[in-house]
Amino acid sequence: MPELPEVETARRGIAPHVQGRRVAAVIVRDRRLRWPIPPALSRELPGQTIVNVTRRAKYLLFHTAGGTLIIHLGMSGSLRVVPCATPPAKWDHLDIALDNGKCLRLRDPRRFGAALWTRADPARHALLKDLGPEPFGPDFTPEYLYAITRGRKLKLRDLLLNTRVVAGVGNIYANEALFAAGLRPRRAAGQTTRADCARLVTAVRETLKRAIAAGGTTLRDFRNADGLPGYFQQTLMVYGRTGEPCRQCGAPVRAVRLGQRSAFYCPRCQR
DNA sequence: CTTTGCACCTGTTGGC
DNA sequence: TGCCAACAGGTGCAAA
Repeated sequence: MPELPEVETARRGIAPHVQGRRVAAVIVRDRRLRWPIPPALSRELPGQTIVNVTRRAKYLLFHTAGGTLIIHLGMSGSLRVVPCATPPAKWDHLDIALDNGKCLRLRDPRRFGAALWTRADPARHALLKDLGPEPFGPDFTPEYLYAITRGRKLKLRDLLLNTRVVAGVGNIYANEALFAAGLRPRRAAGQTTRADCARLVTAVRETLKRAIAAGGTTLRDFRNADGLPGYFQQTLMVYGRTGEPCRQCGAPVRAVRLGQRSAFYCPRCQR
């Protein structure tokens, strides 16, 4: 479920429910996430008021005066706001109980996600300090991308997945952005022109923007807490469409294995 | 320094 | 229908 657009959608859905609320309790049912949920979270978060919720890459940051709750949804995580009395499901590992009888509930079957606590500036946290520019930020420019790719042999798909290059682009949108830019996933990053980089920057931004807009349609239903997977599926141009006709030219979409994950492209529209 | 591959864990899917 | 292997939206880290 969580790529950047979903994380952003989750942030927008959750923020109104938690902003300005005091944390009444922290309930840890299973601390075995990617890193164990730290005892300091249970000690220091209760009593704090959540000032606001921001996002950096795919990390959600819940800011309080005493510190910051950092949540990552990993591969299978999801967040919901439910009445505290709602019986937890099997994979509901963490509740942040609020002062209004509701709680922020983290579910994560694969447990690749994380819930951490830091008292310092979260931007300097080990997991965040080396992240590259936000896709929508002012530093993610064609010139930046051109400069950072000179002399590099890694493939464009892997370039976009590299969080030091650009923060928060996952496999789906890396592939979709490359389609939008007309560039093949296996192209060496160093073999791009300024024009290629310009198209890629625009493609990444537009692709993510459209996905967030599509996620926005689920925002209204957020309170219903229904599972809402696959809402942007109909707009995917290449991802998961092996053998199906390219929506632009009709040529069959190809899949290749890059590393351990699949890449998809149209052999005619992408060079 | 750059690139590659593994590891973490569990649910779902597709082929036989 | 049942079983098993392959695969899945992430990413830090070790090794090459």
